Amino acid sequence: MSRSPEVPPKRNRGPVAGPGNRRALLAAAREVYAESGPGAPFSAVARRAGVGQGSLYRHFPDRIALAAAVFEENVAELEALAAPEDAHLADLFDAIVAQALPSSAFIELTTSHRQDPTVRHLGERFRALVDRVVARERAAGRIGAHVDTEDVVLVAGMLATELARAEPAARTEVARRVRALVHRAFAP
Amino acid sequence: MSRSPEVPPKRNRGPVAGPGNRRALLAAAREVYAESGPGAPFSAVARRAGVGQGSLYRHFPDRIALAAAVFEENVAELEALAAPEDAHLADLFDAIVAQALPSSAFIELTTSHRQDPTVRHLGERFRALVDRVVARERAAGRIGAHVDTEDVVLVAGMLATELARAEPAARTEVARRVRALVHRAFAP
Amino acid sequence: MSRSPEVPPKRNRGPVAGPGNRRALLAAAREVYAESGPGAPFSAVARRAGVGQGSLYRHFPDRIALAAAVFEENVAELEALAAPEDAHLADLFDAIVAQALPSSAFIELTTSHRQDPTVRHLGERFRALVDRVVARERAAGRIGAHVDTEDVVLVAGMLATELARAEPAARTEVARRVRALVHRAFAP
Amino acid sequence: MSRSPEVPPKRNRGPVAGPGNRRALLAAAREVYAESGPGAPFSAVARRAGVGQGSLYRHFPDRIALAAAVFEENVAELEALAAPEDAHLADLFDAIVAQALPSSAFIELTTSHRQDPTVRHLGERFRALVDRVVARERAAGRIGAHVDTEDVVLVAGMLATELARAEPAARTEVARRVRALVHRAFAP
DNA sequence: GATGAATGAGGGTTCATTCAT
DNA sequence: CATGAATGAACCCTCATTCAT
Repeated sequence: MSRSPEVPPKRNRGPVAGPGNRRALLAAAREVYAESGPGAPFSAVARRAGVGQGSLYRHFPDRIALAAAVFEENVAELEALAAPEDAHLADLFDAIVAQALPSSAFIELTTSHRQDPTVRHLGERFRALVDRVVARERAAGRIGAHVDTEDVVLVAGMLATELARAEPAARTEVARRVRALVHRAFAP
Repeated sequence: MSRSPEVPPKRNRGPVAGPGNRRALLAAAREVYAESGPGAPFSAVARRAGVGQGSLYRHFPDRIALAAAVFEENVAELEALAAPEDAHLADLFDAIVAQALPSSAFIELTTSHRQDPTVRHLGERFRALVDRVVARERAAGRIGAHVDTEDVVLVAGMLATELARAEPAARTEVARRVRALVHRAFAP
Repeated sequence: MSRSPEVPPKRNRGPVAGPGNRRALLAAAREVYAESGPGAPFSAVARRAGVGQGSLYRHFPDRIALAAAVFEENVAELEALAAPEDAHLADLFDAIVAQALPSSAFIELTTSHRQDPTVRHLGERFRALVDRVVARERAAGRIGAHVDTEDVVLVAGMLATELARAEPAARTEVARRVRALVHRAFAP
Repeated sequence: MSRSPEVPPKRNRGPVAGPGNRRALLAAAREVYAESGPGAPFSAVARRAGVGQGSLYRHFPDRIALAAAVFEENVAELEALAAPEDAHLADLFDAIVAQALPSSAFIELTTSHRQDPTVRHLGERFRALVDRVVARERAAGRIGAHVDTEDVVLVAGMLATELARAEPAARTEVARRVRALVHRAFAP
């Protein structure tokens, strides 16, 4: 069965393809894991990205490396969001809600590899940014003195997981309920 | 593959082995999934239970059937606990904390098969028992009127998952924090 | 999950069940193999017959024994049919056509165990009855002198197999064509 | 089959091994199915070909794909044979006799998947080539007007199956008998 | 470097067979 | 002697990973 001539077997585009491939792999990973959950074949990511298996392994030697890279993008986004002086805790939660779905499989992977240095480092970055927001919120009197960073980290994790778990149609409602609960629990 | 001489090739103990096998399988399932998560080989359950693969499949035709059976035991325990007139919401949460660890993988499995009739039925039994407790708590003025059954079910799920996710050493602390948050959030 | 009381787990009816079971097994075997082909699980026969696995093995220690028993019934039927002085070859073919479908899986099994004494014996009985019919047909001048028993046995086997292979809707047509061919080939 | 000691645990020979593997698999399939019939383990083909399981599945996603590929080779051979202006029906039968043995299991597989597009297509190619031969034979007056393509296709199938079924020692005799019968049946 | 085929270990499932009751 | 659960070997198939080009 010879290939039809107009579908060349994907030329080797050489080293220049590197950065583009990396980006394509990250995007593909989000899609694949969002669709098929944490059990998705690793090779499906390469396929979806339109990239050879070998290249996937070159960029990300294993699942954790890939998950960490995805997670890194999320944390960077949250950091940017938490930077402005007037960023509220509610904004942070909004961003987490938005990220939750495509990232849930990576939450699984990273929490099951807490000892991995990269993962640990990302956790610290996340904690640090939450810390800043909490300090500001507390100073502004928008949350009670009983609320500490750990509480917010905990709630953020539970929220993300629960959203990922919920049926698509129920997600808005879940987010609403959690926010309402948190609002009361964190009130001064 | 030489067997150790004192382990004969496992005699067929006949049908009387049935109920014992079933119990052994449920116990083994809790252990195996608690240790290895929801991706654990199904066959590991049979191995751990000291039971043939075929018997595992006879008792539980698939993963969901097994997960549902484990879950059923949990729900039955919670029902017994919620029955007395003076059962408090706090007791329920205590029981959930106690169950969380060995059951978390089953929460994964069951939430990913919500359409399964048995799973659906168990969910309804759980909701019903929560409903009774919530009604009593509200009548007793121990929780606010803004709290409904759905809130409690949601929090219970998040709590169980978070506990399962946490490192063993951190679990007590996680439980403490969640209880504190819930206490404030649910207060009248 | 306790059984509903009106479906007792099939009482042991004792030795009297023996002959009935044997008959039920033969009937079930025809059905099962006709539906599912030669790859059908042996246990399906017991299930279909409403009989325990053990009883199946008691009556028929293996697949061949079962196939031979089915085949025996077929041969006996053909013998009865070939006995009358005025039995024609065409009648024999009609009977084979009628038997072909439910028996085809057994033809597979028996031809793959020609060395089995029972199978061999049945083959000889079949050959013998064909021999008698051929002798009469030849004496009556209805078939040519060039036709011998072996030819008829060969054609009978091919016909049965081909019928079993054909799609249900095409069987009548296949039978018609083969009969027409044979008629010409065997004509004096 | 003891390996010569210098055969290391099978190196990955890279993509160049592809076409060779495919050919080895087809050859192995003929051998394995000829020896063990249509119930032969699919994996035995890979083993016999000295090829990994995965490669077998890459080349032929399932049994039918493999059977169709084998069958394709047969049909191509028959087409080549039927092409010359002076090709006789007898030549076709000779070729079928020669192919019958290694192909019979594939006849089983393909006839049990008539709806498969590839299989259907091969059937049509076979019918087409028979059609051409029949037309020529009829024009030359070598077969009667009562013989149509369908008759020949039918006989070819029966012949191949019967040959595969026969004991090796009896095959020549079976072929001789069938040819004699067909000769009479098809004569003008 | 990128590519994608090759490899084979392992997990899922079925079923033939045994045997306690 | 019937029953049907228990057993485990064997097959199916899917990936994770390697590596020649």
